[in-house]
Amino acid sequence: MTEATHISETTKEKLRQTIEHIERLEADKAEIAQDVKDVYSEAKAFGFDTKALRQVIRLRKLDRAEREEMDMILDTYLLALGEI
Amino acid sequence: MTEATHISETTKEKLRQTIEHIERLEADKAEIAQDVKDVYSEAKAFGFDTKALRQVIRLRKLDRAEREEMDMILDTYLLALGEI
Amino acid sequence: MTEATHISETTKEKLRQTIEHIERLEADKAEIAQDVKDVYSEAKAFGFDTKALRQVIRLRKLDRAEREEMDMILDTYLLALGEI
Amino acid sequence: MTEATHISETTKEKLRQTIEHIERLEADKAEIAQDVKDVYSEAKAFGFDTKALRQVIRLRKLDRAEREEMDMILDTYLLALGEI
DNA sequence: GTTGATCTTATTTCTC
DNA sequence: GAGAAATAAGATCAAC
Repeated sequence: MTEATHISETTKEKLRQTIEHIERLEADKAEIAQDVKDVYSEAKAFGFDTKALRQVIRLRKLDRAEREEMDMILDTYLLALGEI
Repeated sequence: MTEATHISETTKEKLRQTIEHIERLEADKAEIAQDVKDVYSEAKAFGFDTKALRQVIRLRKLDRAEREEMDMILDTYLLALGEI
Repeated sequence: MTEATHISETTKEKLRQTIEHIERLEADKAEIAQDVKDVYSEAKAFGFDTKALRQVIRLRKLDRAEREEMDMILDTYLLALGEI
Repeated sequence: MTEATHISETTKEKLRQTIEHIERLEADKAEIAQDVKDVYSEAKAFGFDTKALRQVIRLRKLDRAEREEMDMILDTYLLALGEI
């Protein structure tokens, strides 16, 4: 424990900044998560079926992931061809 | 399902906008999540113990939650006193 | 799916026992959950504000979590000192 | 706040007991939840597909709920017949 | 009867 | 990769 006190002021300051940076980012993330909830609430109030809405968004996300995966595979092939 | 084709253009547009709004928010959130990862990576590269770092941040989060919870209890009590 | 029919009697029996074991545990859990509800109901009938009660219990839980988290951090630091 | 101190010793004791009772029940519940996790872990170690296992258990639970629902409906009919 | 709160489950992420 | 932790999702229940 006595050893622990021997970190320099600079390091302490760096540590403090790192912690605060992460906490700020986490706060921003939480805020956006709240925004998402709000949008779903509005959609529900408008008459949309939020469960279906969530499914649509999940599907579109899978689609994007799939397309990116295919792009990666294509890149790999193209790279392989270039290397032949 | 046949009814589903009878939604107005306005509603369709509203739906499309809602979906895109949520997807944009989710993308922002994912970006921040990536930023958090990056900060941890930098911290690790600098020599910080990320496990301890995460623990400290978790503890500080618990602290905040506890303070907020206490405030909520206080509010409940004050409200109760006003109602007595 | 054709393979699924090839599981041995022993394995089937083991599966059956596992399922029943979990279901028994879940039933016990549900029973206790009902007990908790009952205690809250009695408390309400007695005149306690269940909202405040829940808040107090949540706060005490946070307290416990925070103490445990601190112990974990201490362990991490002590371990780190031992490794220096 | 001064009013808050005017609750009788008996009430305070009752409150204390209620809180401890709930906390004990919650602790029991958490213990059983841990047992459930352990059983799933063992099942996984044994080679069972825990995701499928969970589905089976969910299905059986739905079945039970359905059967109970049918029993209730039957009771309602029988009661109605008796009342005719 | 519908929102809001709470609890639980499921998926994803992180650490070792 | 296995086990633990965080996040998201869904279900449930109470209160207005």
